[in-house]
Amino acid sequence: MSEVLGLRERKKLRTRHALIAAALQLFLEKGYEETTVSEIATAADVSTRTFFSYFASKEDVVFHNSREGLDRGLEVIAGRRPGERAIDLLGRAVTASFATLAADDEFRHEMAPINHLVMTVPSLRARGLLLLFDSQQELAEALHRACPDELTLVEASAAVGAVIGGAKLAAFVSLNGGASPDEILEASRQATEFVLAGLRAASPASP
Amino acid sequence: MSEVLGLRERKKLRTRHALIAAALQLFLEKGYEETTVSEIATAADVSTRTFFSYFASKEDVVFHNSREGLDRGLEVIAGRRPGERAIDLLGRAVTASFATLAADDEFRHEMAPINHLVMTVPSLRARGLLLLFDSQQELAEALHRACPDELTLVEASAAVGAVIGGAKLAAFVSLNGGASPDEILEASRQATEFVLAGLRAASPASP
DNA sequence: CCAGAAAACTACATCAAATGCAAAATTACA
DNA sequence: TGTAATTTTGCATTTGATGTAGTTTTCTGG
Repeated sequence: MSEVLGLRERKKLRTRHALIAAALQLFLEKGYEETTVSEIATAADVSTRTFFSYFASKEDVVFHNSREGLDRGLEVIAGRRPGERAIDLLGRAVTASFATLAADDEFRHEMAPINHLVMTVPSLRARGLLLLFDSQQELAEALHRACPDELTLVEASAAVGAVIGGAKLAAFVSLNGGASPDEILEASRQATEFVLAGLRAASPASP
Repeated sequence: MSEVLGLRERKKLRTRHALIAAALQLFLEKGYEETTVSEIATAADVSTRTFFSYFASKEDVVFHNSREGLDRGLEVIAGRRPGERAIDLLGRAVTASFATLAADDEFRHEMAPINHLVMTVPSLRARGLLLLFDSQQELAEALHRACPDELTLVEASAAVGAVIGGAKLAAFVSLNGGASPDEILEASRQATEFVLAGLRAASPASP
C-alpha cells in the first residue's frame, strides 16, 4: 500500500506541507488579501517562483485537499450494488464524501476557521464554488455511467446538482448563523436527506 | 416612470454601453484572456482607469445584467399569495426569473455565445457561480421572510439551493451537449419542475 | 564513489489586473 | 459667467502569475 518514497519525493511533500502550513497560518493571522505569495514562500523557506510550481494560484493552497471527498464519492458510485437505485447510490456517495472529510482529524480541526476564511473572502468563495461545480459534473457523469438505463446525463446532473446544491446552501447559511462544525455537518446531512427523499418520491419508482 | 436624465447621466450610460459592447465584441472575437482592459477602454474611447470606475473587474462586464432575473424573483417572493405554499412560491419565482431573462431580446440573442464564453473560461465560470450563489442567499432569505412559519432559514436555503442547483447543472450539461438556447431553457425548466415536485412530496404537506 | 542525466529550485524579466492620488476637463447651477 | 461638484485622466505602485536561463540537487548505472 505505502510506496517507499525517494528523497526527492519526500522533500517535495515536505515543501508542499510547509507551504500549506505557512499559508494557512498567515491567512488566519493577518487575513488572506493582506498576505502575499512572497511572504508565504519566505515563511516556507523557498523562492516565490517555487510556490507557483506547487500551486497554480494563491487560492489553491486553501483547497489543497478538495479532491479527497470527491474521489471517495466517485469510488462509491463506481461500486454500485446490483439493482441499487440511482438516487440511493447518490445518497451513499454523498454520505461517504461527508464521512471522509469528517474523518480527517486535521481537516476537522481546521474546518471552522478555513470555512470562515472561504466564506468571507469573495475570491476564495468563487474558487470553492468552481471546484464544487466541476466536482458535480464528475459526479453526474459517473452516476449516469453507473445507471445508464435509469437516468439520462441531464437527469443525473439535475439530481446531483439538487442534492449538493441543497447541502451547500444549508451548510453555508448554518455557518453564517454561527453553528459549530458538528451542527454544520448535521445541517448538510439533513438537507441531503430532505432533497433525496424528494427525488426518490418524484422519480418514476420501480421497487 | 422615465426620469429625464441630464447630460451627465446620459453620457455615463453611453460610456457604460460602449464599454460593454466593446468588451463583448473583443471577447468573442479574440478570446477573453487575450483581451486586455486597455484594449477594451481604447475601443470604447476612454482611459483604462475609467474602465474600473464603471466595472470593478474585467469579469464584471460579462455579468452586467445579472441582477435583473434575481430582482424579478425577489419581487415574486415578496408578493406571496395568501395561503400559497413556500414551494409553490419558489416555483413561481424561479419561473418568473427565467421568463424575465428569456424576454430580453438582446440577452436572448447573445445568450449562446456569452454562455459559451462563461463556461469555457474558468475565471468567468467562477465569477458566475459566485453571483449565483449570492443570489441564492438573497432568495433563501426572502423566501424565509415570506413564509416564516412554514420554513426555517436553513430549510428555505436547502430548497432554493436544490432547485437552482438542479437547474444550473442541467443547463450546463445540456449546453455542453450542444443544445440550442431553447433546449437549454427547457432543460432547466424540466429540472426545476422535477426538483420542485420532489420537494413538494417530501415536505410536510398540509393542503 | 563518480559522472552524466533528470528534476527541482532560483533569480531574474515581463505582463496584466487593480488601486490610490492629484491634476485637468467637463457638467451643473446660481 | 463664474464657481462648485463630478468625471476623467495620467501616473505610480502593488501583486498575482508566467516564461526563461542558469544553478543546485537528486537519481541512476557503472
